[in-house]
Parts: sequence; structure tokens; C-alpha cells
Amino acid sequence: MDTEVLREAPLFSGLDDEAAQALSASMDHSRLGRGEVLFREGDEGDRLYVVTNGKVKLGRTSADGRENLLAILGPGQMFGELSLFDPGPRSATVTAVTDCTMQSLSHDDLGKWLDGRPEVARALLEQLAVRLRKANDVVADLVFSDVPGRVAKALLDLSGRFGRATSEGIQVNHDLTQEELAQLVGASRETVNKALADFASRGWLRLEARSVLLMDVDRLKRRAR
Amino acid sequence: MDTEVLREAPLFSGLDDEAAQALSASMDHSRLGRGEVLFREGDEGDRLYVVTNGKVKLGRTSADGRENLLAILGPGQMFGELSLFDPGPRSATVTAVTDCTMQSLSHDDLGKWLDGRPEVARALLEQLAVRLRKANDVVADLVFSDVPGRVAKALLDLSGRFGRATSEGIQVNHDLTQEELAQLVGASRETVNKALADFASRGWLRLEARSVLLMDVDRLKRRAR
DNA sequence: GACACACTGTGACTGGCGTCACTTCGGCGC
DNA sequence: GCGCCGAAGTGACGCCAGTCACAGTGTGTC
Repeated sequence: MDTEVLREAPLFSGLDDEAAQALSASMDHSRLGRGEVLFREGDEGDRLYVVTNGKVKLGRTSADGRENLLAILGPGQMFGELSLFDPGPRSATVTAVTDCTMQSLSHDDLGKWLDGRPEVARALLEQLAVRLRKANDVVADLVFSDVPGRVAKALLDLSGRFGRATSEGIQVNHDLTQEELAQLVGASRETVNKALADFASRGWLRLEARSVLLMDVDRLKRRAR
Repeated sequence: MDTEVLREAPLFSGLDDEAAQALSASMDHSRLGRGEVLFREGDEGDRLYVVTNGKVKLGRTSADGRENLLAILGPGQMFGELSLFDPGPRSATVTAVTDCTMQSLSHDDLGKWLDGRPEVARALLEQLAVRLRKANDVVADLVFSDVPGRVAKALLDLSGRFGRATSEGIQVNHDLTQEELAQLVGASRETVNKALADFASRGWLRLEARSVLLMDVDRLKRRAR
């Protein structure tokens, strides 16, 4: 089943079955329990990872110990590419948000694929471009939007990736605490909590343990911009 | 002389003279005067540009018309890669900060180089990785640092790229108005002005027209983090 | 069942910074 | 030299959101 997820991953797009099989075979497997750390900001390391199951968070810590999440990644998404092409220590800490499994590839092995297979290079370029565009969007949001707006946007983003339509609305099991959600939008836990409570009181969503039910996506979208 | 600048550009790193010559020959030239717009957010377009002379700014505009600068780019730096690998409209507006010249390459032409020359793909991957890391740093700064800290950081960044050591300190001819500097750090012009005035009153720098003289880089560095 | 501990919910207070409203400065055209 | 206009400098004021300080709530462990 892991190989099915891998076939969907952007890194594998454009590869035929045989090549995908070979690439997959050269990857190592690993497993993490909720809260466990895969590697930390500043560590050495140049492996590329693909999440096959569960969710991880990429975070950075400021000098005075506060934390900020760059992204929440789920099945099929990759991370660790930065240390591959811009050599240096890891730029973020990766922690499991749920129990999860992933597969990884060493710098050297990836290099062989890159040189022989232009489509792998293309896939990576595309992936980095998407990430860069997203990072720029985050910057714009931090500059232009207030906290409720950023919370709304984060919920919509999570719903697109982890949501499931039900009769009442979109059920989003994000597996994040409000503290983590706050770190993701760059705000304090209290402020995020108040924004969520406000949305709930307006009937736009219902709060549940580590998940939300989005009931009025249009209003949330309007609030997000 | 343009070709000299090009040889220094990351895109050309790893190419031998002959290949660099051929790549350069397939590029178009263009020229812009201060304040002129090359293309706007939302425009169609898939050319990759390299600045050969002068400076440009990449900016985005919010729904209510406020502006935010993603980067100031000088000779040797490239832009427009996003639309190449993540097809879609341009994600930022590019405006000349000074009179400037640049060369550009079409998507299709670049494609040929990518497939035949793994080193070009490598160079681009590296470039995107650097940009992505920087974008993540900007996000962290917006979350963790106050406006004076971000101003200090921006000045240090500009000094690294456009600074010239003199007997009194580092002369940085950034060519930006305080309004533009404010958009670059995501703050209001007034607040940036007050931060600069404060730094000047402490003797850390001296303000000049569209340039600054950095006199105490260490203190600025300490203030920046 | 009882306790511990992590997470959530909410109010009071405060400060950084955006907005507004000026004044001052400097370069450029006539 | 004079007026104009964009840029730079500066104070008053208000609000968003961070911090602090609790009070609930739920969940896992013994």
C-alpha cells in the first residue's frame, strides 16, 4: 500500500512502472510515533523524505524558544529537499503529528536519478516552484491579513488536503492542537482560540477534538481574503 | 560586458564557455527605465529573466491596493522561474528600481537545455532551493521579529549585495525610497522611518538619499536577531 | 474511580505599530 | 530664483493581538 501512495507522489510523476519500482526499491523506510522528532534544525543530513502515512510538521524555533510551523505534510508530500540542493544543515525540525511512516532517499542515490532522468529533475523543479509560491503567499498573508483571516485560510487549506465531505459540511481531521494551529498561522494560542470561537458562534464551523467541521465554506473564504 | 555578468549568474554555473555562449545567444535583451513595469501579477508569460544591469523589485498587491515587496534583485539574479515550472499567471509584478537591462529565455528554449544538460537543471534546483530557504527566513522574521529588527536585517542583506566598504563604513546605495523599504519589510513607511531615525541617533548608521552608510554593523546584527 | 496533565476557553491589561495629519526637505522645471 | 511635488521626518491616537492569569474539560494511567 505504501507503493500506491508513492506512485501518487509528485516525485514519481512521469516515471513508468518499472522506473517507479526501481526508485521505490532504493528507498529506506522509517516510522515515527506522535510527537517523535525525525531531525532537528541545525542537524546534518541530506536525505529526501516522502510521507507514506500520517502527518508531520516542519517547524523552526526562534532564539528565545518560540516555535513557528512552516507546513503540515501528509501522504505523498515530500520534505528535506532543501539540504539536497542548498547544502548545509537542516533548516527546520520535523516532528510527527500523528503516528506515521515514510520513505527516504539519499542525496547520492537521488543524484543518479537526476542525471539520467530529466523527468525526475522536472518533477523536483515543479515541486520546489509550488513550495516557493506557497511560501510567498504565506508572506503576503502575514503582511496583509489579520489573525482571524489567517486562521480561516489555514482551515481551508487543511480542508483541501485532509477534508472529507459529509452531510453537515466538510469534516477536517487535522490532528493539530490549537497551539500547533497557532504556530502554523504565526499567532498566539489564545488569539487563535478566540478566532475559532467567533467563527463557531457565527455558525461557520463546529469545533471538535483535533478536528473541525466546516459548515459555511463560502463565508470562511470571504473572511480569509 | 553583459556576457560577463551572465557568466557569473547561477544559471550559467557549471557550463563551459561554449555552452554559455550558446545559451547566451538564445536569449533576448530588454531594457527598462526607473519605475517602468516589466509585467504584472496575473499576466500571462513564461519567460525567465536575468538582470544584467540595475535593480528590479518583485512585488505583490493586496485586494485593497497595499503593496508588499518580495525581493530586490540586482545583476546576475534571475526571476520568473515560477511560471516556468508551476504553470499559471505571474505571481508578482516586476518593476525597475533603477534604469536596467536584462536578458530573457523562453520556456521552450529553456526546456531544451534542461533535458540535454543535467547541470542546468542542477543549477536551477539549487537556485530555487536558495530562494525557498530565504522565503522561509522571511516568514520566520515576520513572526518573530519586530519592525526595527526587520529593518536592520534588510539593511544588512542589502549591504551584502550592494554595499561598498569605505573608510567610514559600508556605503549601501540601495536606490530604494523609504516607502519601498517599508514594503520590503512589511511595515508602514512611518514606522520604518522612525526605526531608521533611531538607528541614526545611536550612531549605527547615517541616512542619505536612497542610500545609507552603515557605521556599526555589529550592533545592527545584534538588533536584527 | 481518582488523580494528573494536556488541552481548551475567556477575561483584563498592555504595547507595538498602523493610521492620520502635519511639517520640513530636496530636486527639478520654468 | 521661485514654485511644485515627491520624499522624509515626527507627534497624537487607537486598535489588534500578545501576555498573563485563571477556570473549565477531557483523556489516559494507576
